[in-house]
Amino acid sequence: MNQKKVTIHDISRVLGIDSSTVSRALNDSDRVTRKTKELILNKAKELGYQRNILASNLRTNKTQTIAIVLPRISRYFFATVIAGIEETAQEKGFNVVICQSLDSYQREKKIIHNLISNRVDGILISIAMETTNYEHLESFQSLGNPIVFFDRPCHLDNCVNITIDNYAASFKATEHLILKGCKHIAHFSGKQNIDLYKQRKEGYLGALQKYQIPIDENLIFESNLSEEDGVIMAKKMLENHQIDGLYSSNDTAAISAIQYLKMQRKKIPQDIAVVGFNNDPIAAIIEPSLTTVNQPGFEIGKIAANQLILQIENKTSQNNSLILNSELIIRDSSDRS
Amino acid sequence: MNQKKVTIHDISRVLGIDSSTVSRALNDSDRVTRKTKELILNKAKELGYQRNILASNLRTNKTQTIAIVLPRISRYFFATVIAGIEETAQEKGFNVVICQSLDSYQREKKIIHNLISNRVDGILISIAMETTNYEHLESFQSLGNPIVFFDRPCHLDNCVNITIDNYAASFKATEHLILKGCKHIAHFSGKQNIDLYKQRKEGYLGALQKYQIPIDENLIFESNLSEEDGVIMAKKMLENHQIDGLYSSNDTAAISAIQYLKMQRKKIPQDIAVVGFNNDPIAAIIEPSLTTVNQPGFEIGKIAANQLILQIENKTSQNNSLILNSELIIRDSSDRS
DNA sequence: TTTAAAAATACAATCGATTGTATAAATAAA
DNA sequence: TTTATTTATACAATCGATTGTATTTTTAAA
Repeated sequence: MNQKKVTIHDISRVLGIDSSTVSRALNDSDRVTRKTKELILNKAKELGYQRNILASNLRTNKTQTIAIVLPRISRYFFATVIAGIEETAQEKGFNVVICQSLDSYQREKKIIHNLISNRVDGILISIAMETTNYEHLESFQSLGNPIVFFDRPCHLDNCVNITIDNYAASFKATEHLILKGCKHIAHFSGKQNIDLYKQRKEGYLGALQKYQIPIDENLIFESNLSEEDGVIMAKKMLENHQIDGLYSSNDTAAISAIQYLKMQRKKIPQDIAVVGFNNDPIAAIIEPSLTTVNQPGFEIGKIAANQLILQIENKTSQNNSLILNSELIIRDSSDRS
Repeated sequence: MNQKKVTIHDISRVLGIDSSTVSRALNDSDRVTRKTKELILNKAKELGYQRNILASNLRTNKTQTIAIVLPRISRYFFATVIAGIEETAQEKGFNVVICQSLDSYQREKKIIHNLISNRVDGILISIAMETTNYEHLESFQSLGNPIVFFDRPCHLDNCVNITIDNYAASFKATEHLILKGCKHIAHFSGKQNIDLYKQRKEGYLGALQKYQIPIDENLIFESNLSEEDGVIMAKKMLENHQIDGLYSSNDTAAISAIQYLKMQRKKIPQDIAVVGFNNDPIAAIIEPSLTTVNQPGFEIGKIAANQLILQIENKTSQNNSLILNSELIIRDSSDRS
């Protein structure tokens, strides 16, 4: 059943040519004549030779593989980032492995150790919600391997962050609600150890401040922004407060909140105008369609992968952090002129 | 910068113990005393040793890695399958790599060759829409490696298929529309080289037959079932035919069709009742909420991974194909009592 | 105390490809 | 024709871990 794989030594033996020459021929080295190369390449094809990458990687101490570590691949934004990364990686001849942390620190730690053992050349990561300790990442770095952070930035030395302008986007989203006449705007925020959620909250606060709307800490709700959290927060929001606007740090929570609010006979946007974040496909389909912030996921992926591969190949570690623009997509959920 | 990684030989040298003993100690072999083991384990931790899996895999000719190859990770159904696979793999101590074919045959072929080169122990695959030639998979199999097909089955010899009862599910979905009084039921089908779509079409035809509803080939539309396809097919459907029911082979097309139909002032379900397939999260959120078939993705993943690992470990290749049940989830889009 | 048996550890080959160095073959220059 | 130079190929070490066999050490039995 398990017929042995063909190796360069098999080719070497059959042709009576040394395995080193075979290796060089297969790698198209100019130390081998064109004629010998042809001979070897043909025989390789004939025998069904497939290079053993394990052996090659062991010898060269390179894997030509980069890893993506992110909370959950099924989220639309991450899926678009992955697409961008894969495109760039393919261009540059790198393999990609995808790992889900499920926002768990333990899982993330395990994944990183596994990636170290597997000697990937670099890591692209959006850290888990739970992660506050960076030792696992530092140990990867201290082995001389580059990490590029995307979406959720990190403040270690010598690390590249590719993010969007969360403060500005958030400011614009909140300002939009204010200009639509909202006076009591609630905010759904995420865990504050994640920079991104802190920045979005600050953007919200900044906009209120600019328009001299008093800040009410009771209108700010913190959670994991899951579907369930959206309902729970919406419920709390209605129970105790008179509000006419909601800005959520993601679409998931915004959408489940909208559904709950509709069940409670709230009219959207007339009673409560809603803005989300991420531009999930569902945002365009829900009724009313959801005003939200669109992030250039594909572009983020391409840029992040480019940066990483640059570092892998040049061994430079200049800080090329980048902040990309996002755009507010205005739909019905905030349309009350 | 790139400080060298610690190897068993470093530990060996520092402790004056042979590397073979170090290796055995790290693998908890009973050929090493508890005392020596402790010594070695402590030193390993102290030096920050991380086993080089490349070397280990090369020697043992095992990678403890299985690959998932599927069209697109962002689809909800596939995301749930992945979750199931990862759970089982983790239990059994296997690593998982995820690859997207994007329904392209060329990409799938490239992926498989890459997996062969990387010596993965087995593959779980839902083949690409474009794939009609199985040579790439056969070459993986002929190397003695197992493949388990899920979702989209395959009819090579010695291969295990884990699927759902597509015919039965489809029959039930169509029957449901018939019992709701639909007389002219359109069907959105996928590419017929994919078994699953053929079976769904047959289930649809079977139900019509049972209730003696004449079959009209003009009511059957074939496409890739993308969002755009949904609109295109809905348009064609309205232009030329008087219909009162629609059964779509996936939710994506069903949902974009619903949106188009609503724009055309069609009342759903009164004018046209709609049933989809997959139970994407969006199906519960769209208005009207979409009646659809729920597939046990997580379970499919667990079972498929179990089968694969069984084959990897026992080297048996008994055919354990399995057909799982699915359920029709009745929502508003077909609720016209 | 000596010998036999068992336990612990060391030696050395191996997995498959890569690569610096050495040798042989082919070509050019003297 | 002989020597120098270039070109092509062979030799052998190496990457890091594993594993069958050999050797040493320890323990038990005589």
